[in-house]
Amino acid sequence: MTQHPWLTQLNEQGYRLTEARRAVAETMADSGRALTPIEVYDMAREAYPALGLVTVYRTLEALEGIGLIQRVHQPEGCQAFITAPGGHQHLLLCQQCGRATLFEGDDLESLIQSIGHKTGYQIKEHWLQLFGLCSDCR
Amino acid sequence: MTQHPWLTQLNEQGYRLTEARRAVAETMADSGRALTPIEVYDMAREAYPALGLVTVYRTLEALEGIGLIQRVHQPEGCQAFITAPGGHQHLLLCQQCGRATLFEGDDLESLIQSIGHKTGYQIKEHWLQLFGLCSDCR
DNA sequence: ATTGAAAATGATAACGTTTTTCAATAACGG
DNA sequence: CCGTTATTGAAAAACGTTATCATTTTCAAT
Repeated sequence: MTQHPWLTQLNEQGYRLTEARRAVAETMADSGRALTPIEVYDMAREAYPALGLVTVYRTLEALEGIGLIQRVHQPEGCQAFITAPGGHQHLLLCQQCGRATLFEGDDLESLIQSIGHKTGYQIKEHWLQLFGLCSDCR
Repeated sequence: MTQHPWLTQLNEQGYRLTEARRAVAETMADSGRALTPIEVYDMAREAYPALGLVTVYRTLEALEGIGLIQRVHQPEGCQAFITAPGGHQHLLLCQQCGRATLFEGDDLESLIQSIGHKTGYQIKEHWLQLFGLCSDCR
């Protein structure tokens, strides 16, 4: 049986490998858009019907802690999660189809530094999300 | 009785002027930090004890619709609201004391335009929030 | 001032999501 | 294979938010 890299990472963090975690992890890893816990629950049960909703919540929490997924903030609600390859990234969401695209915010650093200087804040985290229409939907 | 400018705005939008709305509006207008509905409820009842929680939700919704307040997204939750003088603005939140500072994101426009070009998206909205320590707390 | 239609209110109940509890199960080092 | 310990899923509880509805209040028309 092939081992999904996310499971290896979970294992290295001290988590045991279970069917439930495999189902949740693979559902998240394979999805190109943000998913709510309930959506994950429904999708992951196709691979592992015995899965419980509570375990979905716990596994999402674990995956977020490791940095494999990140929370998505949207006007309608902020319960959704999406893959975060390489840690926290900036998101660009299509308002039509829900597709999520990740982008680099290199130029953001100087802006943030300037803001910190102007305001006197020591800035520790930043969080940028864009909304619009993807190339297919416009 | 002096009329708070927010109440005038509510009135112009077709809302009637009530004690409940006055209590909620003034609570929000006078707060320098983000408040959850429950916090607003507790604070506004000091001025108007008969206030109901449901009315808080409805009034916050109205104020958000007019653009006098905006929702604040934080790692711990996204239920809080804060004043938004001059419509939606960018937020800088102190992780220690909760103080909120608004800032201009002028330089952001070119970055966003560049992202849109690279990704093929037609970008319609953007959210930027920074977290850190304010000058008093660092 | 008085009136009356429509908006607004607050108490209660309903709702959906998230968390807690707990006995049973499964993982995995020894 | 065994025993410890993490993990699980079901059920219940807790939580925040929304819907319902009879009552009250606002405010424009008188």
